[in-house]
Amino acid sequence: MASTQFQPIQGMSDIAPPDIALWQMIENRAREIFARYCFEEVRTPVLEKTELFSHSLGETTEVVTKEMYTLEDRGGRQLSLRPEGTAGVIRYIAGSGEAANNRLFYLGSMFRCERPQAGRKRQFHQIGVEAIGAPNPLADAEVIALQVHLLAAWGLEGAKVRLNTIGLPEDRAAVIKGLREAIRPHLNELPEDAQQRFKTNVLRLLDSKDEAVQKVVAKVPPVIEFMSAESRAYLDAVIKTLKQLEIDVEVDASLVRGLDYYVHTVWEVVHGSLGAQNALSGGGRYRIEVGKKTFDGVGFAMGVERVITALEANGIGAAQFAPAPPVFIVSLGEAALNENLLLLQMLRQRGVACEMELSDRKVKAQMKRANKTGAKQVIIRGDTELEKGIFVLKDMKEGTQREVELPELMELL
RNA sequence: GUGGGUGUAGCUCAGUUGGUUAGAGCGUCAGGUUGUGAUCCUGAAUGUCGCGGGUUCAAAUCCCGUCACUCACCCCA
Repeated sequence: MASTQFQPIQGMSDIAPPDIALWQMIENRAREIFARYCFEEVRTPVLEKTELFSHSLGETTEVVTKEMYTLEDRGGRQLSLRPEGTAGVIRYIAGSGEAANNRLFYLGSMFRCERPQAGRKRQFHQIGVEAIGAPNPLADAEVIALQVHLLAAWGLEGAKVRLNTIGLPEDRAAVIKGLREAIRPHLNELPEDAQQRFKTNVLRLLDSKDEAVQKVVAKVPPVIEFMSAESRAYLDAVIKTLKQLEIDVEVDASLVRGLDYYVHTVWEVVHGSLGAQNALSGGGRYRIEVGKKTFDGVGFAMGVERVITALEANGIGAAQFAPAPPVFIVSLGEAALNENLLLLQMLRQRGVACEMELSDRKVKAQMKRANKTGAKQVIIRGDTELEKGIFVLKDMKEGTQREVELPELMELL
């Protein structure tokens, strides 16, 4: 029934078997790799004060102005479901002082109330890291290395890292001014909405998809030209270190980021399979103020749904990570059912995954169910076997079966 | 927020210029004798044709609205 009454709300989905196996693989391997880079997990609340996000992401960013799920609690406080993970982690660190590890990772749901499309859900999942510390090109390169390592651990091929700098906050005015001056002569070549953005957010013109805009942007010098020597040297150092580490990146002067907290290095990982939302990850160095404290750090967030799309395009799917099929126990008669219940428990305690039919159904029905679970081995024990103290062990693939005693059964499973 | 496409059984879809009890494949369930699955054979069940309204003697089919899915813009992971 195509009824809406059992569907989750728009832009949100149930993640369930068999697909869940791929999610688990992604999370498990991420944990392994994070451990090697000495990042530890943090789980922050999904609900935070709205101002935490508006301050750190920027009051005027689209995410804050249009996309947050915001609500008022009974005390009249403005709260929002987190649209990203960094702000909450920084708040945690700010509150923990010296005690907090400055290398943290997180994974969990994020919420943005946008129109869903390919690679964009309203509840989506991110895996991210934050390495807190003063700006240091080596730290940026290390985090990019971690990210590339992670992609490899998942078996993902064909991903590209695009890298750029957006410079220091002090550079920003110069960049905007320089960009405006460079574009102004071509202003009449731009469509109307782009002319609007020329005033409100010139940087955004750089990564516009509009052909007319791209034509103009191609004539404009790269943004680093407008930046201080310090900013340029920082980017060069990051690039040099990545080269040493033999990590392939593509420096792309048109890459910009939407959140206000970014400084210096920014990057994204793109993959051809993704449709219009072609970035499966976004990262960068940032500077965030929480209360009177300022935090410098570098990190990234990967969209798990997008990673999955890319993996599937690589032929990597949930089926490859499905749990091993259980052993199935078939009973006949009440006495055998009870005895088999004990057997079931014993096997489970020995580490064997197994399942059995708990109601008194026909052998045929039980076998059918065993087959459906994918069981390779089936133990059949009815009253006859019970009397003889044996078990019938059937190999489902071969279709053969033989009688065994308990010690041998244990041996075989 | 704006625009395009789609919405028929659990799933994938057919349904001709509006015309009688709406179909297929897969899946499900039951049989093919006594305690054996998958294969094979036989049979069965299942649809407010997304929802609401309108046009018509007659609507799954045409019109309007609405909801949802999907893709794109925008923005972002």
